Parts: sequence; structure tokens; C-alpha cells
Amino acid sequence: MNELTATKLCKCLGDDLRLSLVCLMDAQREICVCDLVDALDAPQSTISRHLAQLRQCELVVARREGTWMHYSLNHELPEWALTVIEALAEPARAQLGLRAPAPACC
Amino acid sequence: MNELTATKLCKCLGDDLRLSLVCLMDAQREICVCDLVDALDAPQSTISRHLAQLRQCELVVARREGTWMHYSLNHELPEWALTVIEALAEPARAQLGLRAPAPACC
DNA sequence: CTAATATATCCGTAAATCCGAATATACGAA
DNA sequence: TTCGTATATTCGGATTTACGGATATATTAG
Repeated sequence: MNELTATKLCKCLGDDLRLSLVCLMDAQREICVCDLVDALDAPQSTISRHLAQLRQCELVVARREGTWMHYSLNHELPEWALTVIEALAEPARAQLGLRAPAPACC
Repeated sequence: MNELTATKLCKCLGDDLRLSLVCLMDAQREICVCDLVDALDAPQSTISRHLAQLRQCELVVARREGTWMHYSLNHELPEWALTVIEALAEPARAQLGLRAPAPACC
């Protein structure tokens, strides 16, 4: 009932921080919140809030492992959504100056 | 200097009305404002404001013919942007219930 | 149990975005 | 020139969204 629409997808990706999160997840299989926090150098509450939004649209799935949460792209999204994310990933990385984060924690 | 970024593209497409405009343009070569107004059944000032925004991001180009303005997709966008638009077009049409407008005016 | 760490949520404020009536502009016809 | 049509812009107010410190929750260790 809570289906992903084209508009919702674009709204989710239309924010520098959320787009960065998605790109980082696209670049590696899984990544935990602490790595996201220090890769993006933003307050933890901000990161967490945006992650919640991505989860709610189901762009992203989370797996708990002890106290850590590991996030990854939801690979069961509809084709068109994956196509959009794939098409955006490269230009987004350039735009946002994303360096692949060394998995410091976990 | 005013380059199209992934974030800007998503922001532009992350609105029902703007996404509808883009879809309608994607469905035909050119379309004039009056047709857009009555296809989308929204006040003219609203349509025009959103068109201005699309023009500013260069998603869309306008051609004047007398008093009429004909809008069309900017086919000189970077590959990735065209890919995104193409991928969104079909699900967006379903989501937004777009019927191809009979070119009433012009 | 308590303490410590990782993450999520709450909440008040600030900023961005959207709306549409009113108004302005651009153009062609007379 | 003036009038009428098509489109664009302005502007104040309403709604949405983002922020981040403070706080809550979850989990493990001791």
C-alpha cells in the first residue's frame, strides 16, 4: 500500500545528504552508521533521520548486528528505480566529492 | 557555470506537477503552454512558474511562435540525465494518470 | 543490576518550497 | 495607437522540510 512512486523516489534523492548516503551504499555492499557519519561529517542525528526516511521509502534496508546497524541498498526495488539510482551514482559522486570511506568501525 | 547536478535534477523531478510536465513533453515533440494548462488542470500561473523552474535547470527548452510558447525536452542534456528521465517516464505516467492531451490549440 | 556504546526519536526553530490571485509583459491584429 | 490573447513574474501567506541538541532506546560487557 505504501508504494514507491517516481515522485517519492526523486524527492528522496533530491537532497545532498540522502543522495550521498545512497551513493555510499551503492559503492559497497554494506555500510554501518558510524562509517556514514564520519564519511559525511554531519551530526549523527541528522544522518539517522535521513536514513529513516530512506528506509521508509524502502530505498534502503537495515540489518542489525549487535549494537551496529548495517545499511545497504534495497536490491528488490523495481527495475526503473534501480536504473535511476545507477544513472545518478556516478555524476553524484563527482558532484558531492565522495571518497570511499575506509571501513573504520565494524 | 550553472551546471545540472544529480541533486538539482531530482529536486526538479520530485514534484508531481513538474514531473507531469516533463512526461507530457517526453510524450510528444513539442507542446504549448495552453495545452499543458488544460491537460493538468492547474492555474496558469502555477504551470508557468514550474515551467520557469524547468527552464532554469535546462531540462526544458522553449520556442516562441507569435504569442505561443512551445516547450520541449532539452535533448542536449547529459546522457545520465536523459537516462533518468527515460526511466521515470513510464512509472510516472501510471502514477500521475496522464492521458496524452489532444493538441487543442496551436 | 550499572555503565558504555551505537543508533533512533523528539521537539522547537529556521529555511525552503508551494500556492494562486493580481499584475506585468510580449506579441499580433486592427 | 489600443485591444485582446498568451504567457511570465510578483508577492504574501500557508505548508513542508531540514537542522541539531537533547533525550530515549537497544544491546553488550562487567
